[in-house]
Amino acid sequence: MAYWLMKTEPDVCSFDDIWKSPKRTTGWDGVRNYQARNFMRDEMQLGDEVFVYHSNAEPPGIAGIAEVASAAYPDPTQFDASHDHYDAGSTRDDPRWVQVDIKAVRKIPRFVSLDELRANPKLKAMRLLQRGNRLSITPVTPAEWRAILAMAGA
DNA sequence: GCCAACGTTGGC
DNA sequence: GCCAACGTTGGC
Repeated sequence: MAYWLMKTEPDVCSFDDIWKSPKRTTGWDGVRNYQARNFMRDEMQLGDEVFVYHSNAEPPGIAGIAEVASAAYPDPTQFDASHDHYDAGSTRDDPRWVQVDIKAVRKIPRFVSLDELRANPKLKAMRLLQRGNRLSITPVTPAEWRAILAMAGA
């Protein structure tokens, strides 16, 4: 059982949007970074727990708890020429990009803002908080997971 | 809207 | 294989 943090822009897909989706589940498409793809393809397991993080938001922060609800499979948007995430260099025989399904499992009593995360000394080493980090999927350690749950009142 | 940080691309 | 140019991310 591993823990992850996945970023989403709430204007595009918020935690509540996932919550309201059929089966509270959505395909996490659009990842176009090799490191993030490799996490999904090589390391994520069904049932891994996920913090859903709102980026480009006011304020940014952790909005809810989800879980990995599928194995990695090809992201269909890479094949769609009319789509923003189209990748002309990828083929159906050898897809470059994958996604997983993410299921919202629990609302949290309190939103945990980026400022609060930064202010918690227990999270000093958290990947999300490192200088210049832009990775949209990052691992979360069990200790970090517990600390953030406490901050969220969960 | 600005811009620092980082990833990718492509000429050489 | 180097590295400058360019594009993107995402906080502010």
